[in-house]
Amino acid sequence: MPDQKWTNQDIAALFYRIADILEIRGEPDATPADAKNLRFKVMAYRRVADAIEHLGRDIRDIWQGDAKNLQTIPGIGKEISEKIDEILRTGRLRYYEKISKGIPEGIFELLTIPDVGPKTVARLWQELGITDVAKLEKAARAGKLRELKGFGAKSEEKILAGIEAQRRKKSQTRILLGVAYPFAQEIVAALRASCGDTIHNIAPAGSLRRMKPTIGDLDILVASDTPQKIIDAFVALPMVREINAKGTTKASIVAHNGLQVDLRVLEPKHWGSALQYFTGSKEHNIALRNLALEQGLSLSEWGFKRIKDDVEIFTPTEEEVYEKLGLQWIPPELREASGELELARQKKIPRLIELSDLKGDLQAHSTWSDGGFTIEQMAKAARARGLKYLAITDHSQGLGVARGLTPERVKEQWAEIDALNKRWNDFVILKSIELEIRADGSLDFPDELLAQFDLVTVSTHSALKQSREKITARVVKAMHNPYVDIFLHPTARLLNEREESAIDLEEVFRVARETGTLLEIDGAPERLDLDDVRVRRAREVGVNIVINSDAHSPEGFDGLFYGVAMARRAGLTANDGLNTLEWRELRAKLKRQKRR
DNA sequence: GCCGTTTTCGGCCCGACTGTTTTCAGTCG
Repeated sequence: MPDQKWTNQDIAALFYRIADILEIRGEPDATPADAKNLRFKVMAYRRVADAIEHLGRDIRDIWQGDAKNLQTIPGIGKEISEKIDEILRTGRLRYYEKISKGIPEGIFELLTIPDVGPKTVARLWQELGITDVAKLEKAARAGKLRELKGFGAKSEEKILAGIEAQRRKKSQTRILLGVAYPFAQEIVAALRASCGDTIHNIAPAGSLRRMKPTIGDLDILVASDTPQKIIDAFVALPMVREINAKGTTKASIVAHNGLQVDLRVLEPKHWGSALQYFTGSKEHNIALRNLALEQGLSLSEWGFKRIKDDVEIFTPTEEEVYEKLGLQWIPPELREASGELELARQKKIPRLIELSDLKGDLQAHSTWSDGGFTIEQMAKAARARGLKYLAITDHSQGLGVARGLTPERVKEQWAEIDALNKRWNDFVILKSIELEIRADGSLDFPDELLAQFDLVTVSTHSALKQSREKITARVVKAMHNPYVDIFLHPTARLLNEREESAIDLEEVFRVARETGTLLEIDGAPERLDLDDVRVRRAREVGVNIVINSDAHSPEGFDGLFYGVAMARRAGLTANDGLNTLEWRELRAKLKRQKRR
């Protein structure tokens, strides 16, 4: 852990680790009463770690030098607020140093093996001296594990299989929503085609239904009275590479694209509770079950049970699950335990933004730079999708790799756009540019040229390893330019490939609001930048957001759908995305219009 | 360690599965 500059992620990782240590070994000087409460203490640390991880803003901004401020974060009380305070002040945590003393580092990797949990790790370590994965594998192969009470030959096999599975998993990255989503639709369509008449209901659940940027594995749920028929059809689908498990109500396969797909078939009367349960998130479900308990009900994937008399109450639709608890139905994208239950209780869940609310797209590329299609082809595709305007934002010369435009070529491109714009009276192509912010914060084009565009967007593609101070100052400088309307894909992350830059988003949000610069949700599946947590925070600060596709081809306009998904996860309504406006309304809100 | 329109103590999500059990502990999602 770095001790000069702790990020939210560092602090979250430390608290996760504390939870692991407590689970494996407990506290050195715990009383019997402490020991009894240990598992709840572990839960408390994990909850806090999760909260900090998904805070969406630097925890220092909340802290501001006072531990008490931290207690406004749900899950953080006196003890943990003081620990965070100590970390931020001194760069260390004495409590952690105390409890981690003598723990071999390799222990923590053991925990990541499937079917190996804290109790097993503790016994392996204390009774057999196993402190890392290599030693565990050796011991399992040598048949040493069965010497432990409660372990047999099967346990050894299971652990060896777990080590294998972990290796495989490590080498594969999480799959992009933009890949998983269409694939899930494909499976659903194939199942409908082969046994449609016996399917009451079918839907992907899990993180895909919540539209998380990346997906671990796919969960598909089917309500049917003939489960075996569905299972048989499922494992026989053409996209199946191998079958991991096949039972009477459940099957698990690996598809040709490497994605694991789990299918569950259940009776229609359980559909609502099951869909709710398998959609998650885990934290949302826990909160929901707690709420049920307060009302004398026990909730599971099978439905409700009245605690006083064990009477079962089934919920065939998901709406009924929420209704039973006095809640408004919550769109899956919001189910991350970030305040949605309270909103639902007050019936204040808004109508979230939808793809059809978008009237235009403000980032797309053509053959003039790195796109694969002409402006005409892109415009036609955008219009066919019901859009009324499209900004062509080819790259400026600073980005050499993308054959960036020079001022001369910009003028030629404008002539082509002018000609095309005569063709439609219900659609307009906007003259724009994706201007590179150079490493020193200067821009590729002079202001006189920038003034002549319909709108100007800026972004960073190079020198992304700059320090937090440098890259933030560079972007802030660009945002102060009166002709810079939008800052694109602010963190510059590429999922599975490139981490976010070190940019200080809190500062970017502040300057964006102050200067009237818009920030983007780039909907390209490999970007999804800003992400939902940041968008939520940007809206809190009062920053205006646009949702763009970053399309380089007609199919690329799918990015609008994924961008909208991030906006929905952030709780945005149609009023919160500026490109839900007609172009003339949007134009009036651009920074450049505010100049004399 | 946190938390409270059943508050400052006594709770803290639920069920399935597995392997080793003779009644259950551990792990997972």
